[in-house]
Amino acid sequence: MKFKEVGIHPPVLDGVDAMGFENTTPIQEKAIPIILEKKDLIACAQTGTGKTAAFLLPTMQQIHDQADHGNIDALVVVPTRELAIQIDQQIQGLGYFVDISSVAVYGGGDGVSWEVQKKALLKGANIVIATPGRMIAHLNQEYVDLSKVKHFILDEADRMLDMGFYDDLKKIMKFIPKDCQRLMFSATMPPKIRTLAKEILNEPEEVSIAISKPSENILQGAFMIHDGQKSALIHHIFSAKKMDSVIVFLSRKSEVDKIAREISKLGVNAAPIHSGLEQSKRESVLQDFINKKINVLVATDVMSRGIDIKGIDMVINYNVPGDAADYVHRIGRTGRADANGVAFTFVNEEDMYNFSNIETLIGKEIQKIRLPEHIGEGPVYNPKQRSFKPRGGSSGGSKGKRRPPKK
DNA sequence: AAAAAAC
Repeated sequence: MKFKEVGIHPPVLDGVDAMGFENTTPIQEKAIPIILEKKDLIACAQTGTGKTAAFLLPTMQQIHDQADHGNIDALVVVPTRELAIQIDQQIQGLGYFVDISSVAVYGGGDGVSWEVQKKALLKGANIVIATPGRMIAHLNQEYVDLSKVKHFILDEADRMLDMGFYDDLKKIMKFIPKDCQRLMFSATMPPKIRTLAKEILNEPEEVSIAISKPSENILQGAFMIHDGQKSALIHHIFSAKKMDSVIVFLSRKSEVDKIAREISKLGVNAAPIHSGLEQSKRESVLQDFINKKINVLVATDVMSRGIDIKGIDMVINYNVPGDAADYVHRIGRTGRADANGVAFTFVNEEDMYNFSNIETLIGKEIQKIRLPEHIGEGPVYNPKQRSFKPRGGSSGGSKGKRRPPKK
């Protein structure tokens, strides 16, 4: 469908044209008319499906049509700082022909960034995109007026709950007027999310787009491999072919640093990114990766959700994410829009159980690839292998050993 | 099981 047909008109439509979007994605086709009707909405969709534009376009259009400036009209809450920045940038692009201001409100910056945010909040930026902690910090200073907010959007709702943002979320929502339109986006729809939706939404419409299915454009493969063989395989992969843009995911920050150094030693332009770095470093690394000045981004799951970068050739899971849904998010960084992508996953003995859960979630077997001969034999795939090693002794284990607390 | 997020 065309954006015109779902109710988007100039000047918002001009921004859509300028960005080169021609047809709506399924989530946009379903969600935009509902949002324009000012209804509450719960939508099940991953990023890469055009989700952000699905809520930004109708929200910007409503703000423009009410022509009521000088207030904070919309509040978008997201789980990570980089996502806040990215959505802010998308507003700059999509809203180029609309007189709408926006500000990304997130922590980690210097005193200047606090002041910039404070100023924009005081002035009443039309759309505020915030991470929870920093939003609350500003609200505590009592100069932010959210009483005119007409659109509240909760993005990556499942991740927000995973990260323990429930209380923060409720705190923020206390400042939002009752009659405000509320939209909730989530990649998955577990009972916890349903409960939250019941709690914060008012007779919501529901839209669901084929979930937890990675794009067909992504060629997925897995290597059964011992930890000691992983370096050799990384070496093999990066020497086989020159790649412009690769993300290597690991679960631990310390491992991310280590592997980034290791890959750099191969003569590849690699850099780590995780929450342990200074925010300015995070932003410059990400920018360099977007500009292809850095070719390999070694990352924790801070990068696994929402981040939309064009032209990523390959995703490597150096380990298997513990949560199967995270696998779908990680590999979803490649194969975006109509591009093709490759996703390799390294599976060691302890990862096998989690890996089989991933295959169950996505409903298909991921092709097992033989290790190159010079690396040797990896472990044999055993889907029942649990992700923890049974510790010596009986199954009841440590409980019996625990001493009663003194006092 | 770790990660993320406020000074």
